[in-house]
Amino acid sequence: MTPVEQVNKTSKAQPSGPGRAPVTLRDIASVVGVSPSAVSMALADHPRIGRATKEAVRAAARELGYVANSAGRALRAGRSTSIAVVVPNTAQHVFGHPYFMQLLVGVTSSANAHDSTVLISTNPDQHHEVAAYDRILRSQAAGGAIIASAAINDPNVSRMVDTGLPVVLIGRYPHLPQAVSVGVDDVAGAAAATGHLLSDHGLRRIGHISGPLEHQTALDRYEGFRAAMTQCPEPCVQGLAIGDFSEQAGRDGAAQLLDGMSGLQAIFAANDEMAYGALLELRSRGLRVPQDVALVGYDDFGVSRLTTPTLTTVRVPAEDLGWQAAERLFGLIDAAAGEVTHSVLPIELVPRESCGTHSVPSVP
Amino acid sequence: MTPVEQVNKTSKAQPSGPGRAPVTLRDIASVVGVSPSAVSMALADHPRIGRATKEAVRAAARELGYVANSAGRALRAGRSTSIAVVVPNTAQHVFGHPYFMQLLVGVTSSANAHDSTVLISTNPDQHHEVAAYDRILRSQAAGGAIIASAAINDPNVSRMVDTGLPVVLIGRYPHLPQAVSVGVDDVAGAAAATGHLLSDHGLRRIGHISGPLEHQTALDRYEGFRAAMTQCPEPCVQGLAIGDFSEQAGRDGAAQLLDGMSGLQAIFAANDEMAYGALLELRSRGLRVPQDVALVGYDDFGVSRLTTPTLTTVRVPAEDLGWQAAERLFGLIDAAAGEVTHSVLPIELVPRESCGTHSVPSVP
DNA sequence: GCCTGATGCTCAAACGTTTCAGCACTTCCT
DNA sequence: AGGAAGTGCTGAAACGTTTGAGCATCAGGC
Repeated sequence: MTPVEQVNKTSKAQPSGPGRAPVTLRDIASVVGVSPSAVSMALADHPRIGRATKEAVRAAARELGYVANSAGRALRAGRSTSIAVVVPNTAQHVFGHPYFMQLLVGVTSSANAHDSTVLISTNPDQHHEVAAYDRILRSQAAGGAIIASAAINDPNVSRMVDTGLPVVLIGRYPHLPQAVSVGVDDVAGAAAATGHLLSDHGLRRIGHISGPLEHQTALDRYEGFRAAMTQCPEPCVQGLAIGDFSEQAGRDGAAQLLDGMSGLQAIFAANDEMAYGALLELRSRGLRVPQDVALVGYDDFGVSRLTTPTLTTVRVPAEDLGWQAAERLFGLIDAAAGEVTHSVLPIELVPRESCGTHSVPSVP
Repeated sequence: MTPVEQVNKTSKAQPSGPGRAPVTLRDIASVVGVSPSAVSMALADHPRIGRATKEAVRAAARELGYVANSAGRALRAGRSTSIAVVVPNTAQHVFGHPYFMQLLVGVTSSANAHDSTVLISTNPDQHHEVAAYDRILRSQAAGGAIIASAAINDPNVSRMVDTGLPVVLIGRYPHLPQAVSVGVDDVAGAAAATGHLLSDHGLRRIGHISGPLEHQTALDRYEGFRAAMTQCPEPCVQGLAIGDFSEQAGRDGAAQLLDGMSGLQAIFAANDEMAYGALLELRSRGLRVPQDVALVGYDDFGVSRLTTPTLTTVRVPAEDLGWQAAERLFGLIDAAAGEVTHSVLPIELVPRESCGTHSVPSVP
């Protein structure tokens, strides 16, 4: 029907169709019969613009499908409306987990609610990493950043906090008291998981496979395990194997615990991936889970539901984390100088088959 | 040296530290002693700028840590350097899969290489969906978009293609011949999986649990299955149960096939999630996999590695898909009028335990 | 000596937005 | 009547970038 001239010198009005020029303030202004400034102020609900004009402007804007040009707005404002989500490559073990996706879903819903957009920087390549997120922030493409990293003393993290740009960290960063962070109560989560084995299943000889202790997450989960064990009124025996959150580390850790502790009754792994590794090791030694050795994981990002037996685990509310972090970030951006806070979200124990036979949804 | 008065009134020179003003072309210009235009042209390697000036400018830019303001550049250019990744909520089953993360990794590496950034729009909420990605594109925050959707006739998809904005679709869209797409050869993948059951394991009575047939992906996988079955020289019996890619649909589909086909020897599910559901159903009926019924899934996004037995599946190269789609998109953006092409990436059969005992990496 | 062409830069304008000062007009108060 | 205050808008400027036109300067060819 309508000839498509693309850049179009000939046709005048193009109500719709491919290649039509974007609607600007000027377009609305000429429709309504006021200046672009008035349109801008009307849309911002400025008190000095008359009611009638505001309504006319809003109607025209809706009619024409006006959406403010983000570049123009950002340039004028001196900062972008976008927020960046940075995943430094130190969080490699995060890739392949639904964790990050859940985080993103949370962040994007908050961003949608704030009429903002989400820019992401995942950096699989070590070499380009600094350049990539650095470029995003230095180019002022984002008005703030959410950093999903796990390593303590990651130099990137403190550098970013130091830039003065609004930044929210995901996780606990006790050594960065000046930073705003949103994390989960891993100590309580690990204590709940361990307490479940102790109290509900009456087990007393429990080994823990921890993550790398440069990660606060790994430290906290170990701390929760230790606290629960030492607070048990009856005599307990605890063991520790240090892993790196990988399946292989789970196998190795389980082997180490089995060889080192006589009468091992349960293994609490610091994440589901390692619990799965431990499961494989136990199975290869002919040990049954949970009859011979009970098993508990951590994260509940999808792995734990699929194994046989299904894994008892501790759910980390990733989507909530992302949402909270984004909300916090928008608060920082708006207030320019928000108070420094460290939010800690609660966790939830998810009992499944691998710790014993109670409360297991049975297969029909 | 040069006093930076900008935001703070007290301190004079801040070579570094929080709150320092961003470096602009003007800053470099005043250091080098030329006009901002000359700096811009020098950095763009314009032939009319002298060698000496170029070198001085580049040195100063490096020294000051100059990064072009993205808003300024986008405003001037009339389009952003970012690309958007849109995940319409029709692709719900994608959430929670590492698929999307892998896709993102591929897209971001390409974007890094092109000095671009990635904007993402995941829209868990039906109501805000149109508004969210619409806003991104209408605000010209992105110079192009990659759409990861699955449903045929998703109105969003054709609308986006019609905007005239450079768009690359992920998946096969035979009904949108004017659109650029990057997909996988699902027909060949499904045929390979089915052929594996037929030729390598000698099975002849095979049921397929398909996805919803509004999805091209589901159609293609069914088509591959059918083709392989009918091309088999010996007499075969095929069955079909239509599912929706969910675990429950896998259970239901398996039940339907088991009840409907006597002597069922194998089930080929259109994704791993449904294969897992089928596994649960088989197990609850006391049937062993693979001894009584062989099982094959599709996707290899993580599920298949974890089940017991591990699932034979077909690997979808998600990271590659993302990378290719981004490369294609940058091609479109640069060329302004690239040719319409439909790339199809090859797939790979991943034999594991659930189809039989050959070539299984045994547990040590 | 003058034209031609090349070289190396500057200037101005423009992208779309927001904001601030200011103008014109009305209304109210004394 | 005359000033003050309020109302509703306009015009200009600015954010940082890119680019085409234009202005010098200089080398070489006749």
